[in-house]
Amino acid sequence: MAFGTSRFAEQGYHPTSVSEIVTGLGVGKGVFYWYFDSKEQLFLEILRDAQTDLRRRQQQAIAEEDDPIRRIELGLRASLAWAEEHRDHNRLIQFAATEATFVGALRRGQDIAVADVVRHVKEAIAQGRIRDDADPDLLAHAMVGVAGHLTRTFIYERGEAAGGVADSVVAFCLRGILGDP
Amino acid sequence: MAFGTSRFAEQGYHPTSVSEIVTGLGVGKGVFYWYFDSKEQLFLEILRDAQTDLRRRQQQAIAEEDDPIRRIELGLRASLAWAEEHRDHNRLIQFAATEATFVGALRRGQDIAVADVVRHVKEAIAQGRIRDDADPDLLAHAMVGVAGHLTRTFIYERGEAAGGVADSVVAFCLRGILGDP
DNA sequence: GCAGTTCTTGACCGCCCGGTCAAGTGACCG
DNA sequence: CGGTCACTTGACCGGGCGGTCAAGAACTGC
Repeated sequence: MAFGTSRFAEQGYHPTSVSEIVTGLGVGKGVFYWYFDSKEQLFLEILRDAQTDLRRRQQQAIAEEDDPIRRIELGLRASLAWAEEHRDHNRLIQFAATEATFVGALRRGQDIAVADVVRHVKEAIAQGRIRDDADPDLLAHAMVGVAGHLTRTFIYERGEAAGGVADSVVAFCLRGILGDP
Repeated sequence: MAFGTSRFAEQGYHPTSVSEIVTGLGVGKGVFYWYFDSKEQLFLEILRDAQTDLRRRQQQAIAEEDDPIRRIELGLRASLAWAEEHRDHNRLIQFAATEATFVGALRRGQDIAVADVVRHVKEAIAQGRIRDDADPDLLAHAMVGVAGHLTRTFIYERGEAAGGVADSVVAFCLRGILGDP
């Protein structure tokens, strides 16, 4: 699965053939179809694992924090750190969003993560720390957008460290959800 | 080209065959290869046209405005409006970002648009309206991330109107670049 | 050492892909 | 009217695809 992940990430899902994966692994084709029903299923399994792993990382990061705003910050930082360590998985997540076959599976995982952020935003609104006319869902997705795009641009394309980028992401997002104007 | 765009957007680039495009159009395969060198070239041409069109729209929107912050706002609104009208093109842009063959061509266009935003941000910093320790490039990309993700989530997936979403995008982004905290 | 089960092999299958090209077709020009 | 040439056709090609399967190999429990 690790090898498949890297091939898919480097060349794309469709251009990567099952033959290529198995010969790269030095095994016969039968092995592949013994463990997976199809190429598609391999991809879905990789996707599910990636989402599970990211979520675990986020949960760990915020486990010991009660303040909702701090939880959002820690969640963002954890996501960027994970993304830095799992470029390949992240690319596949991005690809999955463009393919009708995979968007369903992708969104199921994505929704769970967003729901967490929404919860924190709502809590912060209840505490009067975010304007109460704000739409929690929208703010959550806006933050996801910032984190995703800055990860791709500054960490992947420009090779910057996740820590520094995370500082900027957090700063921008917190101004976005807390700011006055 | 319009038909190709819609097939690519609906089914994906690889799953769409040249045969499918020409039979859908009711013409022979020779016609396709008379006007295009390859399937790849068709895609690149679509991509280039889309980027050109989006940029024209942005330029028109900000042409008569001098204030840099207002220009950013109008640029964001124009982008969302364009995205609402050109879902297919936007999907292909998103896909192009995931395919090594196309990222080069994509980035060339993307960089130009970002450079515009960067210019406005720098101007706003010079006017003392944005903190002068801010990184213009980062702020510009953050806004692109917000606009792109909210477009996909709220306009494409949930079918909301571009106008309303644009209000939220602008509000979030302006807090993000102007806000105090 | 046998039987049964779990894994592994790679030749093979049918299919369809991107791309080619010989053979037109018909509008235009002298 | 004949010749030219921009365009169109669709059968065809080589190749590679996802997926199958008969034939083992390797391990188990007995």
